[in-house]
Amino acid sequence: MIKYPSPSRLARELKGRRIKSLGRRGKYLLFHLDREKTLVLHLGMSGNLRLLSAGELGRRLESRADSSDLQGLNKESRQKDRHHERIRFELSGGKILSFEDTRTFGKVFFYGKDEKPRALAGMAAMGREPIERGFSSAYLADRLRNRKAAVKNLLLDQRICCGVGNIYANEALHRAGIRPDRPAGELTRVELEKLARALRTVVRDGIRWCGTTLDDDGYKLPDGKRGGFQRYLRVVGRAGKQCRCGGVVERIILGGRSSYFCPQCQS
DNA sequence: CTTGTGTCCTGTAGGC
DNA sequence: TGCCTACAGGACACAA
Repeated sequence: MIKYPSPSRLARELKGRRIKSLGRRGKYLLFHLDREKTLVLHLGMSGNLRLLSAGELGRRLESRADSSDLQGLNKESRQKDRHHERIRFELSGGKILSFEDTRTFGKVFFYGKDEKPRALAGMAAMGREPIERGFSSAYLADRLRNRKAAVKNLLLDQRICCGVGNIYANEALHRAGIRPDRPAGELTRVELEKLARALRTVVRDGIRWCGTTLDDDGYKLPDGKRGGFQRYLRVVGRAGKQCRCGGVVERIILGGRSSYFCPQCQS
């Protein structure tokens, strides 16, 4: 998961450094350190950050020992409480910042002021944030003009609008009343206006409610609490159920990803 | 340049 | 019980 530099050099570089501030760019988490260095984490599909006290870490080790006593008896319950810790950052005051990630699609980078690792080309090429000023229907129109791909696939392209993933793309399209499979270049000015507004709303609310926790082993806050945006999902994970308009939510595959929409209120 | 597909990796759920 | 397939919060490389 450590893309740059090598794990041993990263460990050496981080030792004794101070975290001065935190930031975010799209789905990349930025730890601004002293001496103009930056640590970048990307959680991928299944990544989680946990902030643990030394005591919590100890208790966690005990429960791990307990579960391994089960040996072959109950494979399921042994796997359920695996933490999949991949990287452990030891902070001052005995706190632990643990990077857990079952599927290991998460990524870590570290670089200095005038350094631009190749591995971070993806971050450098990112488009605008839906919640930054300058993200408008005109911007979207410019990026989607003449594109024939399904609009939802282009919303997932971080070069066009960053920080939006499968959940928020589906939800924004529903709020905008646009089918996910519409060719992006065909959207009218009015639809682009609705879409820009819906993206802003969904990203803002997603942040306000601290993210989306779909199930127990999904995304969690660093203290282990669940996010809150799942309460406001209107189509994601609701195939076959009623839309608020009375229609029935459908699920289709676009670009290999599940896409949810209501054929009655999205066109 | 654009578009669609396969891939990385681990785990769960459901059908037979 | 095992074995199979499909699917899961992302983002690349690659071929056409």
